[in-house]
Amino acid sequence: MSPPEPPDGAREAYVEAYVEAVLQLVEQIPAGRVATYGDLAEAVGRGGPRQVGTVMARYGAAVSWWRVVRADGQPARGHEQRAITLLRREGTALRGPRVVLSEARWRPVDPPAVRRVDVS
DNA sequence: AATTTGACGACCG
DNA sequence: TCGGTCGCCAAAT
Repeated sequence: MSPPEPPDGAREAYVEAYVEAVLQLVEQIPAGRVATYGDLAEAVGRGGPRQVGTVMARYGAAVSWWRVVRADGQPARGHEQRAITLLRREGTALRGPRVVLSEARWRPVDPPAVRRVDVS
């Protein structure tokens, strides 16, 4: 018989949570600033830059996707023109077709985090 | 179970 | 600075 509804659905929720985490971070990037795929991956703490890229490819349209760029400052592959138009509109520091990360890079705020207090 | 596939990244010549 | 190459990581074939 077909399995009723095993913990399989749990993985779905897991993936969904990941997508949410990524999109939430993107929404926090201020206009005029950007974050790299790698930065976001690190902030989420799970998966890598490519996972973030996959999320953006599928759900990015719902957020300010142009504020997520590659480690070298270039916008998402296949969306260079649109991204650059939007970035310029926001006054993001550009040098040719790429964002000047030294000026525009934005880092997610430190996790509320379990800060290990001094051991005194 | 092996291989391919990405809105990626670090390295090297 | 520009390309090519290899490594990554999870999902889809």
